[in-house]
Amino acid sequence: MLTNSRLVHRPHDHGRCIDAALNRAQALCFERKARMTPTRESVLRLLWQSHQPLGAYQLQDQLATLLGKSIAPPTVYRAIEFLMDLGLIHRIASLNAYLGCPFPNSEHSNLFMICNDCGSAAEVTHGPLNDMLQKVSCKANFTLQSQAIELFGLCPRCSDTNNEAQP
Amino acid sequence: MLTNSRLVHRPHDHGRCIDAALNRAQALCFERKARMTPTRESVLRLLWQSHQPLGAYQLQDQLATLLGKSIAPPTVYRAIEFLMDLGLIHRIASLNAYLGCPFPNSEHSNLFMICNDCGSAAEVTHGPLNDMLQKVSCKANFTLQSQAIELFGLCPRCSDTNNEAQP
DNA sequence: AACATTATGTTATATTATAACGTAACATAT
DNA sequence: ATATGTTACGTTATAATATAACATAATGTT
Repeated sequence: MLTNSRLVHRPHDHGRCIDAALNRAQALCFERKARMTPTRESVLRLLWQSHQPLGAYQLQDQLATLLGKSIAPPTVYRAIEFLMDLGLIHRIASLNAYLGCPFPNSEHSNLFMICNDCGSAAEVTHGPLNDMLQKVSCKANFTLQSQAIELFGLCPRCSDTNNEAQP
Repeated sequence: MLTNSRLVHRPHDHGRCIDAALNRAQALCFERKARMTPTRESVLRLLWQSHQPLGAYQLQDQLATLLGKSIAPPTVYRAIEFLMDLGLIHRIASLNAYLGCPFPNSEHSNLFMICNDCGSAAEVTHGPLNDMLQKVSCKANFTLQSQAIELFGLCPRCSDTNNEAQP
């Protein structure tokens, strides 16, 4: 099971998270002959500042602050589109929000575990689960092309807190 | 595996689909002491007219036509909320669209198979899949509370068509 | 340098969803 | 049957999310 769950839910050197993500992005851009412009890099960086998904207009605000000038929605959405096309970020449909992808090189199951309490989101790739989805699809004569799997609940940290709060 | 996939993707007496859904809804309302008003019934009926999810503003148009008067968004969204609370319809987040639920009494896995070609959506409940999601969650120390699983691809009908089109 | 391509700026607007407040319908108890 | 509380609906305005269309600027290539 490939997941960034531990990193998401435990204290860690998050600067390295971000750096690693930016390095992966640079490499991918080089490979694909795509340009990692300042705007795009800023958006990616912002989406990696925390492990919580950000909405487009939150991004707009933060980007405006970061770049010290006003930014219009299309600028944000263009950067989002670019990063999504490269698989560097994902959209979480139930939240209308976007999130840095921790393993842009792997095949994605696009499964997210989203905490109802703290809002953090971890991504998981799980072979057997994908196999089962494929099997269920086959059984229904459905040709599976892509998937969005969003699980809601309590992350490890918030689960603990809530249990401790019990009598 | 509990699914309405066959009904969705094959010709059938759809009038009976709708009637059955409305009857289930009536029964559920009686049980819950909730009121199935004309507006709510109309919205439910519209969502059952086809097996394709409808957006709120498509619903608004059709509802206005059906009732012969203009309808404001809040009216539509209120009906949607009511029907969702009873589990009679579901929201498909990736589409911002709503769909009648074929088995409102069962526990939901909320798994949808959505056709990229014709737009139809079938709902599936699959025990083993739910078990696996639960297991994966446990493994990650995640307390699963709800889920949205949306599969995109080609429905049986459109799969066939596309295959026949091959050389 | 000229040209083509790609990225960004700018304005306007489409689409989806909700807040806030007033009125009408219904349910129940007296 | 009427008063009262509750639930549903009407209405207006606006918030939140996303894109279209066209102009300008930066970059890459020859």
